[in-house]
Amino acid sequence: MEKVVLVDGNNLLFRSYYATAYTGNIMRNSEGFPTNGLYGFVNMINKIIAEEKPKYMMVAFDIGKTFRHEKYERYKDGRKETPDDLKIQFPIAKEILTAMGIKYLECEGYEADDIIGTISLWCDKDPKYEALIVSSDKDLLQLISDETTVKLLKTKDHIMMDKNTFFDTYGFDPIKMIDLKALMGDASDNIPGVKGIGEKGAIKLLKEYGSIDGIYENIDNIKGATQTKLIDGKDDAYYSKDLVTIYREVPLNITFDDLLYKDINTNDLFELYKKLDFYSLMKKTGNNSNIDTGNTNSFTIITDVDNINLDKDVAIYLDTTYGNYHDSEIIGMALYNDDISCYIPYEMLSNNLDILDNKVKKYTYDYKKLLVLFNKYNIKINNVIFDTMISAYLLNYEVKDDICYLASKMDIDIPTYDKKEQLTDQEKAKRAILKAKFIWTTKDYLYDEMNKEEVINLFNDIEMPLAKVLGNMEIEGIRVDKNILKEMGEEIKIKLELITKDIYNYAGCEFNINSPKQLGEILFDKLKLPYAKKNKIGYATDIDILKKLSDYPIVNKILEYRALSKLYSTYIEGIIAAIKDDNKIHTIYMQTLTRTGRLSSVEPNLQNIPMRSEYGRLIRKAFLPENNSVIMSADYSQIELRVFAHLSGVNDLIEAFKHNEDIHTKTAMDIFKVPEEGVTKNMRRQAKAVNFGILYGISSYGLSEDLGISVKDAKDFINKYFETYPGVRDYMNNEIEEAKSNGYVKTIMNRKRIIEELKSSNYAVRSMGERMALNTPIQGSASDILKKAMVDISRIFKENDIKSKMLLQVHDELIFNVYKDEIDTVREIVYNTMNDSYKLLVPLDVDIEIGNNWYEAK
DNA sequence: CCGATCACG
DNA sequence: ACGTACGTGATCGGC
Repeated sequence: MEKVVLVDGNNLLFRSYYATAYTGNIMRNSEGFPTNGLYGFVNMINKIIAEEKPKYMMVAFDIGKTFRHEKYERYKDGRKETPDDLKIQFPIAKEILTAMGIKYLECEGYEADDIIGTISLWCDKDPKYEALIVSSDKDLLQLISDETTVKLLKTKDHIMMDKNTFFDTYGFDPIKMIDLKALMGDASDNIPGVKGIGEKGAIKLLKEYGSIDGIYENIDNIKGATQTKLIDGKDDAYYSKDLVTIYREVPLNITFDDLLYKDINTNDLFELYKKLDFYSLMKKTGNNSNIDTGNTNSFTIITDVDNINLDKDVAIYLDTTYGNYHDSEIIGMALYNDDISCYIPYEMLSNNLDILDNKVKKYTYDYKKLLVLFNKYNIKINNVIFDTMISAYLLNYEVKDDICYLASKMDIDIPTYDKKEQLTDQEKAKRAILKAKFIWTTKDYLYDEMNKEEVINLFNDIEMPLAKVLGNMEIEGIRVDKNILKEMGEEIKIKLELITKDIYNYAGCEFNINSPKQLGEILFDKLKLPYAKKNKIGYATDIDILKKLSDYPIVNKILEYRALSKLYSTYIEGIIAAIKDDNKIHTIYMQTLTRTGRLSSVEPNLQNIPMRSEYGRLIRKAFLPENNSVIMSADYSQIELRVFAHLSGVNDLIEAFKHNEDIHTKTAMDIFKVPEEGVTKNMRRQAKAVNFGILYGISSYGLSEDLGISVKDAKDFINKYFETYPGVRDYMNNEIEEAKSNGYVKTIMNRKRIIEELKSSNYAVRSMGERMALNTPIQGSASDILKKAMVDISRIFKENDIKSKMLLQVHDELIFNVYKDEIDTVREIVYNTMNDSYKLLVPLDVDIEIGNNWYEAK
C-alpha cells in the first residue's frame, strides 16, 4: 500500500507560533517580519518527511468562513482571533510547501479537518492507499480506521494511534471520538458539551451505552446527578456532536497523483530561507555557496604573532576538535574587538604561549573548557572577566556546548559547522571569528541584563571564580585502581551467571532479562503473576512492582540480577572505560545545565557512584588518594532542611537546628505529640518522609507512594503536619502565590528560575510548576552555599600554599586529596569555610571523614 | 534515538 | 477530574 501523509497545517503553524510566542519576544528576520511560527513549522515538516518518507503528502489549511455549521456565528464567536503576527505567516508557509514540492489544499467554506477527513475517506475506500494523519488535535482521532492512522503530536514527542491503540486507550471505537468530544466539550474550541460531564465521565458512559443516542435511549437507567446533567444538556450534546463531526465529502478537484511528494526545489526554497534568515535551514537545501556570513569584513590569519598588539579588551573563541574536551585538540583561536579581527592557527599559538598572559580583560565562551585545554598546551591566560556561557545561563537562556545554539536563541545567526563539510582554512577562520565577534557584540547587553536581574554578584563572585575551581578539579582528576574494579567485576560476572540460570529455571525458558518487554511477558503472561500494570511498551517491571512480588523466588532473583547488572555495566565497565592513561578519571562538570543551580557531572558521572547498598558501595574502594595522602570527605548535614527552616522562618524548625536536635525525631515528637522516648522507629520514618516531601513540594500522592499508604491517609498525615507547623503551610502558600505573580522564583543568592508551568491551564503541569517553585529555592540555595564554599576554600588553599586538592563535588559534599602532613590544616580550613559559607537563621553543620579510599572516607 | 530503569543528592 | 513527589546521567533494548 502507498502511504499518504495528511498534515494539519493550521495545527502545526499554531503550535509552533504559541510554542515561542509567550515570551513576548517573537522571533523575526532582519526586516522585522515574524518568523517564529514558520521556523517550527518547517522543522516539523522536515521531521515528518524524514520519519515517514511519504510517497504522497498533503498539508491542509483552513480558509474563510466555515459554512457547514448552521449556527456559524455562535460557533465562531467564542474562538480567539488569530493574532496578526501569525496570520501573515500563513501565506509564506504555503510558499515554502510549494518550494518543497508538497501539495497544500484549502477549500472555501471548509476546515483543514474536513479536507483531511475527505482524503482519508478516499484512502479507506481505495485498497491501494493508506493514510497517516499528523496533528496534535484529538478531534482527528475520529478518522482512524483500518487504513487510517493518526500521528498525535505531543509537546516533545508523538503517539501513533491506530485502531488498536485507540481501543486500548479509550475502550471504544474511534468513530465514537465524536460522541466523546460532544459530551465532554472543548472550551478552547467553543464546543459546549454537556455541562458537568468531563472526560472520565464521558468515557464511562460511552463504554456502557455505546453512543450519545444509546445514552439517551437508556436515560431512565442512568441515576442521580448524571441523569439530570444529561437531560439538561441534551440540546448541547447534539449541537456539539454536529460541531465536532468532521465533514468528509469536500468537493476537491484533485486525484492522488496531485499529492505526489516531489523532490525539494532547492533554489526557491533557498531564497525563501534566505529572506527569513533561516541560515541553518539554508544549508540543508544543499545550496550553501553564497551564505552571507555577515560583515566580518576584513580579517587576518596570523602568520606572525608579533603583529598582534593586545592592548584592549578582547573576545576569545577557542576553535577545537569535537567530543570530550579532555581529549580535544586546539585547532586555533579567534580574537575580536573593535580593532582586531584575527585567527591564530595552532602552530602559531604553540610557539607563543604567553600572548594572553597580561592584564587585558578577556571575554570567552566556555571558560572552563578553555582552561582545561590551555593547561594541556601550557598556554597561559590571565584576567578572564566574563564568560558568555555562564552569563546566559544566569539569565535563563538554554545553554549548550555549541555557541551557535545560544546565538540563534539570541536571534543572531552564525553558520553551524557540519562535520561532513570540507572547509577552506579561510572559511574555518572566518567562522571562528564570527563566534568571537558574537561574544564581543553581546557582552554589553548581557552585562546590562545581569545588572537588571541583580545576578551580577552571583556572576562575579561565585560562578566566574567557580569555573576556574571546577576547571582545576577536572584537570586534577581522581585516581582509580582498574584492578580493584576488574576483580569486583569478575565476582559479579560469576554471580550473574548463577542467577541467570536460576531465573531461566524458574521461568522455564531462556530470555533476555535485561529487556523489560520480554521480562514483562514472562512474569505476567507466562507465569500469570499479579500486579500487572501496563505502560506504553507492555508491562511495567520497575522496582516498586517487583518489590510487591518479592515473595516469588523468580522475582527475588530478578531484583538481584538487576542490581548486579547495573553495577557491572554502569559502574565496572563504565568506570574502567573512563580511566585515562594517567590512571585517573577526569569528569566534566556541567556548570550551565540544571534549572536549580546545581552542577551535574558527565563522562563519567561521578555524582551517582553507589552508596545506599553495602555491596555497591564497595565500588568506592577503587577511588584512591595520591601517595602520602588520604581521601577527605566533607559533607553538609541536612543542608536542604536547614535552608528550608531559614526560608520559611518557622520557629520550631529553627530552634530544633539551633539546638542540634535530630530533625526527623523532633518532627515525629511534634506530629505525634509524644516525648522523645515515645518516638518509635516507624514514627521517625514517617516524619522523615514528610520532611523530604516538604523539600519536594509535597503532594499526597507522592507521600503515599513513598510510605506505601493510601492517598487519603497521606493527605490526613500532611494535614496533621500542617496543623503542627502552621507556619510551613503559610510559607508554602505564600511562595506559590508570589511565584505565580512574578513568573519566577529566586535563591538566597538571587539565582533566578523562570517557571512557565505556573501559567499552564493544565492542572498537572501547573501543579508541577508549583512544586518546582517550592523546591528550587531550597535546592538552589543549598547549591549556592556549597558553590561559595568551594570558591572560598580554593582561595584559602592558595593563600596558604596548600598542596592538597579539591577533587569532587557531589551536591552537598566535597572530596579532597589531602597530603598527610596537611590533614589538620585542611580539616580546619574546610570545616570552618563550609560552616561560614553563608549566614542562615540556623547554623550549618559539616561532617568530615578521612580514609585510604573513598569508601573509607564516609 | 527514545523510553524504561536505576544510580546519586 | 486532574495524574503526580525535586534535581540529575548512563545503560539497555527495540524501533
